[in-house]
Amino acid sequence: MIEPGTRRREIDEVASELFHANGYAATSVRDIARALDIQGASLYAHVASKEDVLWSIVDHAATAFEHAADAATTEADAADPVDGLAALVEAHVEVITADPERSSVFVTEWRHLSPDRRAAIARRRDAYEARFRETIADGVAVGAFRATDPALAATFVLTALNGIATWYRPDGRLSADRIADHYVDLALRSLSEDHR
Amino acid sequence: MIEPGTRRREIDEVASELFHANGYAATSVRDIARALDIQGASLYAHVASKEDVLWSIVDHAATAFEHAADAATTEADAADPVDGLAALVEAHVEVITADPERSSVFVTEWRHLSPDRRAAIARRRDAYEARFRETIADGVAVGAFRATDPALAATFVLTALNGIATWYRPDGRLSADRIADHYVDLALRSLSEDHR
DNA sequence: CCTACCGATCGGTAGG
DNA sequence: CCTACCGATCGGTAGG
Repeated sequence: MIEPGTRRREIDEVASELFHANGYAATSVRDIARALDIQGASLYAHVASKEDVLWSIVDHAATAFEHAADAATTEADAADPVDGLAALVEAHVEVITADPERSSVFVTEWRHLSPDRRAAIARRRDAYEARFRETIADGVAVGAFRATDPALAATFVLTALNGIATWYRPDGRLSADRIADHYVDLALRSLSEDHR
Repeated sequence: MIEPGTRRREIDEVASELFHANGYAATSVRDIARALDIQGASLYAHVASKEDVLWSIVDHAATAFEHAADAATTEADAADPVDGLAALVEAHVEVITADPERSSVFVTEWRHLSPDRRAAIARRRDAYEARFRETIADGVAVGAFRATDPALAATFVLTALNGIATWYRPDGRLSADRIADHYVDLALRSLSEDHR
């Protein structure tokens, strides 16, 4: 972090849009600068490297998901895995729809980070996914969810949720709230005991 | 198509792996050539442009999905939307696990195609997604699926399926068949009428 | 399929 | 935040 001011946040915002639309590798430093009406080289008065911009976006997105899951877990009934999973799904959808560009960069572009940073994000993603996996396993254990593979089910649900980041439009047919409601329902039903 | 021989297929195969691992924009023509033990410029004896390689991969993947869905629909009970959706899901998973690299390039890299080709793929994707959407709508109409938004449910299921391309490993914990079975089950349950 | 080469663009630095 | 500039690499061509 070279400069914590408004300009630095504008860089992340503009870069999120460009990385989301065209991908990190296909976005040049000059593309970002042009969107801010400054010269390409001037961007380096604010950031040390192009990868630092990606890191800032990915790190903040990861933190947003983590904090939302913390809050969801705190508010949910700790004794009810169904309520717990519903809260995690709802929180995840809300983070995505609140900032789909940043979220989609987090989901799709983290492979372009340096090995160290990529490994750090991989660990945080694993820990985050474990919350879903363990909540599902708890639900299976108490008979609230049918017997299934918790890891695979967690992956099924999380990839469906992350897909929202690629297609969501704030002015689309469905509001963020309605998407969240539908996705909570689809996710819970996919794990429900009685099938047809 | 400049040359339809074995070398041309090797290029697609090697390029699929590289585009899958690093993305289209971050893969250079010389990266592809190096993997084939030839000079960068020599690649142009086989292809007219880097984008033509991407197009070949994406076009073949789209065709594979379309043909698999055709066969699935032919084999399924036309009067039973549940059987129809199960067949579509199973076929989709099988195409992905048969060639995860090509499938993931199809799912994630098509935005790097020229506007004309991108539009053509968008149309084919829409038509493909419509099969899922209409099968779900049929199931809702006959009471086999609960009343839901067919378009959103189709997106939920398809994004979960496409996620397989990003994490599947042939030597992983679960075989392709078991993944297909589980995903058919998860997808059907997500649309089931009776919830808990 | 090779060597030799092209103009354009890349991320980034120096010095103000 | 600017001008001027750097070496490296990009996709692609010419001519064999």
